Formats: sequence, C-alpha cells, structure tokens
Amino acid sequence: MADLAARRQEILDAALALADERGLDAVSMRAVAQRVGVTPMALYPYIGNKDALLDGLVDRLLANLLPTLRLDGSWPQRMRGLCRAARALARAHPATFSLLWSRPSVTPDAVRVVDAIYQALLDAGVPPAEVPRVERMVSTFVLGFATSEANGRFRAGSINPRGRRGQFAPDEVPAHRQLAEWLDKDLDLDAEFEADLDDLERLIRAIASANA
Amino acid sequence: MADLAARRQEILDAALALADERGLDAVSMRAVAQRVGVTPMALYPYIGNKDALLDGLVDRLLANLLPTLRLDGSWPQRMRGLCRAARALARAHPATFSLLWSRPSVTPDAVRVVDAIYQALLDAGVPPAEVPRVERMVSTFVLGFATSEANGRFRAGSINPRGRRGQFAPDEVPAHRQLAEWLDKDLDLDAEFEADLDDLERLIRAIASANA
DNA sequence: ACCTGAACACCGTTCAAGT
DNA sequence: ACCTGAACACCGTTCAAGT
Repeated sequence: MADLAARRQEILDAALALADERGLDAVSMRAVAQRVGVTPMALYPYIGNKDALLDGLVDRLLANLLPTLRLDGSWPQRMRGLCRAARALARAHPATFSLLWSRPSVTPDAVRVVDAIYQALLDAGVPPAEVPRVERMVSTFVLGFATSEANGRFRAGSINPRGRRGQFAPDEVPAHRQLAEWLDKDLDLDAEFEADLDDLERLIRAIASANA
Repeated sequence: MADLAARRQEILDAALALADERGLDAVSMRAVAQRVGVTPMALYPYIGNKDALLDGLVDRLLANLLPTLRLDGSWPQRMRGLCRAARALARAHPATFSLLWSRPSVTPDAVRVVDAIYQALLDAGVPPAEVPRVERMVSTFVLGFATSEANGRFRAGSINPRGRRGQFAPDEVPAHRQLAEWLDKDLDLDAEFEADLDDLERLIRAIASANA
C-alpha cells in the first residue's frame, strides 16, 4: 500500500517534469510510461486513466503551495505571501498551472489553502457573510494574473505597440492613441503584481470598514 | 477571395458548434471536416493547421463581443455592460472561452474591446499612467470569473459542504468552521458577479481619487 | 483552383496473456 | 501482484494524385 502510493508519486513526478520540459501536449500515457521505464498499460492501476492523471497533476501542484503557508504575521503579510507563492508556482510550472481552471482540486490541501485566505479576510474585518465571495474574488484574480503571465497573455500585442495601433484609422481607437506614451513602456510584472496586491488590500479594507 | 473568407467562416462556425456540443476534445480536424462535408485535408488551405484553427476560434468568439460595445452612457454603465457581455459569452461557449488564457487574440476586434475599457477608465479619472495596469486587472478578473463559472470551479467542493469539512480534525480548518453557516448557503452567481462589479467600481473610484 | 485518398507516426484504452 | 504485447479506434499532417 505504501509502495502503491510511492509508485503513484513517481508517475506524477514524471508527468509534471514532462509538462515542464515539453508542454502539456507532450504528457501522453506513452511518454510518461517511457519516462518511468515501464509499458503504458502499467500506469493504469496507479493513476486510473489519462483524465485522472491530469487531476493528480493538479493535486501535486497544490501540494507545493501548502508548505509556504504561514500562520504568523499580520493578515496582509499572510495573504500577500500566499498570493506570491501562487504566482511563483505558475512560473515554475506554467503548463500544468492552467489546469487549475478546468480541474479544480478538492483535496484536503486545497481546503487548507482556502482556509488560510478565509482566516486572513476574517482578521481583516470582512463580515463573515462576505468572506466566501471575497475569497473567490481574490483567488480568481491571483489565478488569472499568474495564468496570464505564464501564458504570455499580458504581452499580447505589446511586443510591438506601434504596430498594434498602426493598423487603425485615426481616432478609431482613441484611448490607445491618448495612452500612447504609457503603452510604449515595457511591462514590469513584478511591480505590477505588487501594485495589484496593494489595490486588493485597499479593497478588502474598504469592504471591512463599510460593514463595520 | 471573398469565397475563401466565407469558407473559412463556415469552417470556424462548424468548429465552434462542435466545441459547444461535445467539448474541445471533440474538435478534431476530421470531425470538423465531416461537419463541413469535406475531407480533412480540404481544411488546410483555409485554416492552416489545428493550432491556427483554435486561434481562429478565439477570434470568432471575440467578434461576438464587439457588437455589444456601447459608446453612450456613463463609464460604469459601459464597463459593466462589457463585463456582463464577457460573462454571457463564457456561458454560451464554455469550452472555447478557456482558450482565451492560452491563445490571446490580437485581432483588430480585440484591440477595440480593450480600447473601450481604456476609455471607461480614463473617463473615471484613473491617471493615464495607471490605466493599462488597471485594464489588465479588470479584464483578468472578469475573464477569471467567467472561466471559473463556465468550468464549475466555484462549485468545487461546495456540492457537499459538510463533507468538505467532515474530513478534517476539529480546528484543522478553523475558518471553515467559523463560516459554516454561510458556506452552507448555495451560490447565486448572478448576485455575486454584480457584487464583484460593485467592488471593482469602488476600487476604480478609489484609484482615481487617490491620484486626483 | 479545389479536393481526395493512401500513408505515416502518433494517441488512449481493452483484453488476453505472461511471470 | 504486477507487468507486457497485440490490437482497435482514433489523432494531425505529408504527399502524390485526381478533376
């Protein structure tokens, strides 16, 4: 039984490494099996099928988040630490991270992470009735930022901002024109993430004091 | 040349319908070709390859957003209208919508949508230097909410909230315990989305007045 | 100009068999 | 108990050929 769990971990580790190195499309039963040094069919007793393997990959990912949880410190420190850890996870495993949207994890580890956010929001003074909604708002945004960064969404069309505007007639995209000066600057996503966290914190304080 | 574009549209329409009906995995070159009534290889001159077909699908989706853009009304009306349209799009085409994370669109239509958000933020009084960041924040959140709802992420583990807490020792997830009363209520995602939009609007006003 | 058909190198998975 | 190997019904894509 311990061997079964160990073999399962070995398989998931191989799959995660494969996803990191060659993308999600390269994670085939055949390729994972070869990496483990076994025939494709030998994986099935341990992981069920391809679908369950991807679920397992998501759980493996979230397990990495748990050790970063801190119980000491102020609520903004704890919340920001968790948000930064999520972003770091997306950078470390960009291909696998996207699976979090389609394969939500309900493992004990995932619940513990959510609990940490709940606790931070309660400590911030958010009314209990609002906490679940605000948790979903915060985690949705952080997941979105991390996914966008990992997938290059934030750089869409900003590689050549002049080209982006160039294809339009004058005043067809007036706001782009008005913002030309700032759109030409290149992105500092570290700074942007911190600024976003500042805004989230500000919003949480506003929600807390509006209902105080 | 007009025929070529028309045939391309026909192919993308078939692919979108297939994704709606049977999911993204069912969108194979062979299945799309069969729906169009042609051999798989006949698609290639019009769409390039499978990868380009998925890019085309994203563009087809965003084209649906453009007609909903309104130039009249206050900035919150315009912004909320666009956010609600994005959410409606995700509900109409859940499988395809997820592609927006991995295949950012840079078509003229996409730029026009971003321009509408820029304009709303400028009208709100957000300092120009902050507008691009705040646009990314808003669109990341809305994209995230819509994707989460479409993929069932918000209902993860909330199907049976008692079971979710039941597997933990007392005080292992203290915040869940403290929030038990509110976690047992079922979700009203229409109301939640509107509450989130209220918060976004509040945040935008705060950013505007902080730099006024 | 537009489409077809055979072929190639891949998939996930079933089933019967080996040790 | 654990793994293999052949087989089946799928993929995307190349290439040569048809009309």
